[in-house]
Amino acid sequence: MPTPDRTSLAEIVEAGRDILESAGAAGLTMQAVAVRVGVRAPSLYKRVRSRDDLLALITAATVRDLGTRLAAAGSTGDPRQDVALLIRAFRAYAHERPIGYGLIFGPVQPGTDYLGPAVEPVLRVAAALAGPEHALEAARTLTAWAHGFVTMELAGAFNLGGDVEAAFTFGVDRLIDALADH
Amino acid sequence: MPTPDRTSLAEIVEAGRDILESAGAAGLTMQAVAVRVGVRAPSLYKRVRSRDDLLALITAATVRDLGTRLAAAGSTGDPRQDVALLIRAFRAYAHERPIGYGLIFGPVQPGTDYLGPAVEPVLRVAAALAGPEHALEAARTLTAWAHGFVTMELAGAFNLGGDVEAAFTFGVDRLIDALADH
DNA sequence: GTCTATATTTCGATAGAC
DNA sequence: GTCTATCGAAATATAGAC
Repeated sequence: MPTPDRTSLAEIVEAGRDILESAGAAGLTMQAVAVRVGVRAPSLYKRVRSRDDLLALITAATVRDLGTRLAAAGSTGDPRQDVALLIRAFRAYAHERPIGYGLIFGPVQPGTDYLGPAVEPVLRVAAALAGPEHALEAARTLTAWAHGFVTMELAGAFNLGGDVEAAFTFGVDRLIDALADH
Repeated sequence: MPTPDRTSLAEIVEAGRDILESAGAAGLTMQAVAVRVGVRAPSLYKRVRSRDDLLALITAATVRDLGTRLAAAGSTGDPRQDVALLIRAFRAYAHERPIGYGLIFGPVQPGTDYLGPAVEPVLRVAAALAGPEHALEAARTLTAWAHGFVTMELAGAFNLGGDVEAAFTFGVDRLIDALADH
C-alpha cells in the first residue's frame, strides 16, 4: 500500500504565501514550507519543480486573489464611484499582503500571461469612465497610479509630512476627473 | 611602508551598480565586486560593513543620480512643458538602470531619509503646475503615476496590445490637465 | 509519496600574517 | 590596506530505501 498524501499543491502554495508575508521573501525557504505543511523538504519536490516554480505559483495565486477582490469591489452604476471603489479595493489588498503584492510587478517570467485574472475588472470600470475607445489607456493610467501610490506608501516613501490619506483622495479625485469622458 | 590603496569606496559602489545591472540582484556578490575592482573579497570589508550596507550605498547613489537627471531635465518656464520633461527624464533614467531603479522604492531601511536628492526637482515643477498649496499632493500624484508606469512597463505588464508610447503620452497629458491650477 | 542522508554549491564574513 | 586561508552557515536539490 502506497503512502497516503500528507499534503497537496494547494496547501503548499498557501503555506508559501503565509510564510512570505510573515518572514519575507528571504524567509520563504523550502524547509520553512515543509515544516508548515508537515512534511520533509524533499517531499515538496514531488509537487513543485523548484523554489522559483513555487514563487511563480504564489504570484499567480495572488493575482487571482486580487482579481476576485477587484471584481467584488462593488458597482453602484456610477462610473466615478465605481472607479473609486475599485482603486480602494486595490489599495486595501496591497496593504493586506504587501510582500505578495510586490511579486506581481516584480521581475517576471517571460511569456507568462499571469496578469489576466486581475485585468478584466479594471478594464470594465475604465471603459465606463473614459469611454470604450480610451478604455485600455485609462486602465493603464489608473493601474499605474494605484500601483505607484501603494508601492511608495509601503516603502515609506511619503516621509515629507502631509496627510497620506489626503494625498490618496486627492489623486483619485483628480485622476477620475482627468479620465472621465468629456 | 603600508600597502597603497588599490581601490576606493566610490569605485566599489560604482562597480556594484554596474554588476547589478548586468547580473541582477542575485549576481551582486562581494566576490563579483572584488573581481571588478581588482582586489580580493575580504578587502572590501575595510570600506563596506556588509553586503546590505553596499546595497544601501548603491541605492543612495542611484537616487542622487536620478535627482541630478531630474534637476537637469530642462525648464522652459511653461509648467506643463516642464512637468512633461521631468517625467520623461524620470522614465528615461528608469529604462537606463532598471534594476538600480527598482531598489529605490524597494524594501527600505527604517529611518533612512534616502529620497531627498530626487524630491526637490519634483516639488518645484509640481508647485508651478498645481500651485503652492497643492504642491506636495501633486508631486505625490505625479511620482506615483510615473513610478507605477515604468514599473509595469519594465515588468512586461503591458501585454494586452495597444501602444505603450501612446498610453504614456495619454497619461502624462491627462495628469497634467488634472493637476493644473484651475 | 514520504522518508533519511547527503551531495553540491555558494556566499558572507572573520582571523591573522605581511 | 591587502592578502591567504578558512570558518560557518544555509539552502537547493538529488539518490535511493521503504
